[in-house]
Amino acid sequence: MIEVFSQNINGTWFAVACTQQEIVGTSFGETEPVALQKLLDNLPINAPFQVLFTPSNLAKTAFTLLSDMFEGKNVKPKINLSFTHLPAYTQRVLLATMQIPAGYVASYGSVAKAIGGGPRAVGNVMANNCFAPLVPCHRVVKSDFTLGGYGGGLKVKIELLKKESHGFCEPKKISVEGGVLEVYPVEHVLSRLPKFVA
DNA sequence: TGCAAACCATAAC
DNA sequence: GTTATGGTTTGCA
Repeated sequence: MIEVFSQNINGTWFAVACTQQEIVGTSFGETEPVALQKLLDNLPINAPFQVLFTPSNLAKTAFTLLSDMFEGKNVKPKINLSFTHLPAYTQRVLLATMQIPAGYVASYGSVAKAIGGGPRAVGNVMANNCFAPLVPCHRVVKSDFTLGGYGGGLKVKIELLKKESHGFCEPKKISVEGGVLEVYPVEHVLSRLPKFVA
């Protein structure tokens, strides 16, 4: 049985779905219904679940991680995420994306080159990311350093990237399963933002 | 710049 | 099986 929890942290609603051992999905949104809806949409079909009000220990851990991520802290999620019900390629994309450090971004194309497949396939995985923002899909942008899209809204993507800015200058190569992932300082993206400032 | 075509894994039929 | 769908990329006018 999958247990579902929701919680408001500093004005943002987060939702977590988990079993006793592992996280099955996470999401966030401006309102509780939005966060829950996005979470449930990505749950395995026909999976039985129940909505509970008192977070389990695992859920508490997840909420802490989620809010830390959301504040731009460089946390490496040491937590059991359940990928096994996902297609193999999807798992590879998610794993590679988790290797992108805070303060850096990678392009859809560079992720694709590192693990195989094509840029659009990577975009597809991002669009259906069931672990936002634990899997930092906001750190994946277009090859020209413009934003691309974001499930949680572009405004949020910008905010997250700004919070993660650490003033790095040099690109970096990160070895991931099957290849090398090139990442770039998030500044490259932020410097092209003026047209988006609200 | 802007547009069209190629790209690639999934999900939906 | 087949088709439709993207959070893309690249080439070319």
